Amino acid sequence: MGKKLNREFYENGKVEQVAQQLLGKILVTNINGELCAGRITETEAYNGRMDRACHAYQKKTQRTEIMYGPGGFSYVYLVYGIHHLFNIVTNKRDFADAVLIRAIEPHTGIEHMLKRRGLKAINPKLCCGPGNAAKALGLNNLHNAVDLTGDLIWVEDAPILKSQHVVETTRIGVDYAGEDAKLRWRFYDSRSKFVSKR
DNA sequence: TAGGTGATCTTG
DNA sequence: AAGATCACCTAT
Repeated sequence: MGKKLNREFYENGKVEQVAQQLLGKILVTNINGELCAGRITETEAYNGRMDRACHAYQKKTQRTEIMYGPGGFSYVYLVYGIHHLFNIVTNKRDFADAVLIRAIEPHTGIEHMLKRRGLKAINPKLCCGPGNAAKALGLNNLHNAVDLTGDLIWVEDAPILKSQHVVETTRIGVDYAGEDAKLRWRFYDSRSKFVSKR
């Protein structure tokens, strides 16, 4: 079992660097005693100060307030009335950045993930795509603003992914952000089958 | 490629 | 108070 990432990990470095460093790390949830874990294979970075695609872009609201707090907290919200998306707040207080977890490679507690997703057998879609990943891990709006240095949701350290295996490309579903949609702030492990879109 | 679904934010 | 919008997914 790897060491739990501490606040320092989340608060230091640019959000696009932290998003990249999170690849290969192990995301763990322990919801209602159901322990689940998987290796992070795909992330996206969002920056509240200069990125129009970020919900917190130049505005603090009730929803985005958590991103203005310290790093290492969860930001979970509902999109399209259906899907909960799990993000990790990064950077220090007043710097509203976050990393969206878009896919994981299931690893522990697969039976719980299958049940939550209504699937019989493991397949690459089990936790690919941010909506599917959050659902498989049992995350919903109850898990917003959770401290990731606690024992409900956390990330365990693992060796950093070699840069030759990291693909950097544009983010999904942010066309409305104009020029910022061109930022290559989506990162994934080129070797993994568990990635939402190539 | 369309449609489901509801919280959030903006406008009036 | 109402309307538009939305960091998605599944099935036709």
